[in-house]
Amino acid sequence: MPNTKSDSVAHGLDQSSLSHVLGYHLAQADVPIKKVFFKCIGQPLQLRPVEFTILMLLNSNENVTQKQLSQALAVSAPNITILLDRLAERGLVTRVRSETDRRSQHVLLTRKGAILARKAHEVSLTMEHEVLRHLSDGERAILFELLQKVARHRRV
Amino acid sequence: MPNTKSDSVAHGLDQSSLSHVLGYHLAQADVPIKKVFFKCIGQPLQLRPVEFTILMLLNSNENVTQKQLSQALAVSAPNITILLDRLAERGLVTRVRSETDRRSQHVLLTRKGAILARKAHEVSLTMEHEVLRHLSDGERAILFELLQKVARHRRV
DNA sequence: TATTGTTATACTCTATAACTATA
DNA sequence: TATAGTTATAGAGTATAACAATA
Repeated sequence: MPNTKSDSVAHGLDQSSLSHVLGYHLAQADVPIKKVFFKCIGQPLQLRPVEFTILMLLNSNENVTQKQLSQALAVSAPNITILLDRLAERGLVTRVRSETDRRSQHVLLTRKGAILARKAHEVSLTMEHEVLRHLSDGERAILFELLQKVARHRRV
Repeated sequence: MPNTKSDSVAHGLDQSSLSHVLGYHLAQADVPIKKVFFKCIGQPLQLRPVEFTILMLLNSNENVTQKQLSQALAVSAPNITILLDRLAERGLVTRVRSETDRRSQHVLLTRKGAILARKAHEVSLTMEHEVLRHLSDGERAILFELLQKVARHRRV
């Protein structure tokens, strides 16, 4: 443990009032993660985190409706519309009205979108090595499991 | 393990393309956390997450400069200025120019700010029980330690 | 009457550059 | 010349309500 003085000190500030706050630690961990994402995927492939996530979900799911995306990502319906508009303008996705329920639309990857999605997925695999290189395999597994346990706790 | 079908399924979508992406799991875990924060602190005390964090840091540190806050929270200097302007308008903080380096300013809690900070801290302790009630004490400790390990990895 | 998706609006957050005052 | 902080501006994200089409 390099921080012999106190684990609650960082950037010269005592963080003891925040040491019990999970949201704070999530935000702190998110800083390097966003940085690495931007360098590896955001910048080179011109994808924001949400856009990357949408491509990944479309990549491994068929017949995805906007409603499903909205719920899975906790993004409001108007927001999903705007996000998909932008991806559609770039020729990455198309929307097809459902035959069984003509209110809803199925979102599909175009060929171009599928190629970008596969590329992004490849990069994401190596990106994670960079982010997590200070954790052992066991630690990574535990971290992921505990985060999912917190997330699963979502109502709705 | 309750999820016998597959750990990569949620909201009816296969998430296997994202199961290795730490940023995705952080974002998913952040959803219930933000919700609980808003209910317990954001709404009743009229504090955003960053504002809460600033109050906590000022609560346990003296002679904090805006530069330190900017670095610790990874928030840009202009952003810190605006955040502190708002807190100052509400009479929660004051800024005192440093005697030793007249470029920098020390940020202090007012009496009113200190009272709100103490209240927020109290609420945050009970709030965490709600967020983490599905984790054992050991799991909480491990989760916090691993998140800090990821966060500590920040350069700058 | 409820639901899916869209439009419109407004508000917040963030990033950047240009500026000041100090060092 | 570099740093701490401010101002100004534009871009991106988000939340809300009102609306259209369908169930």
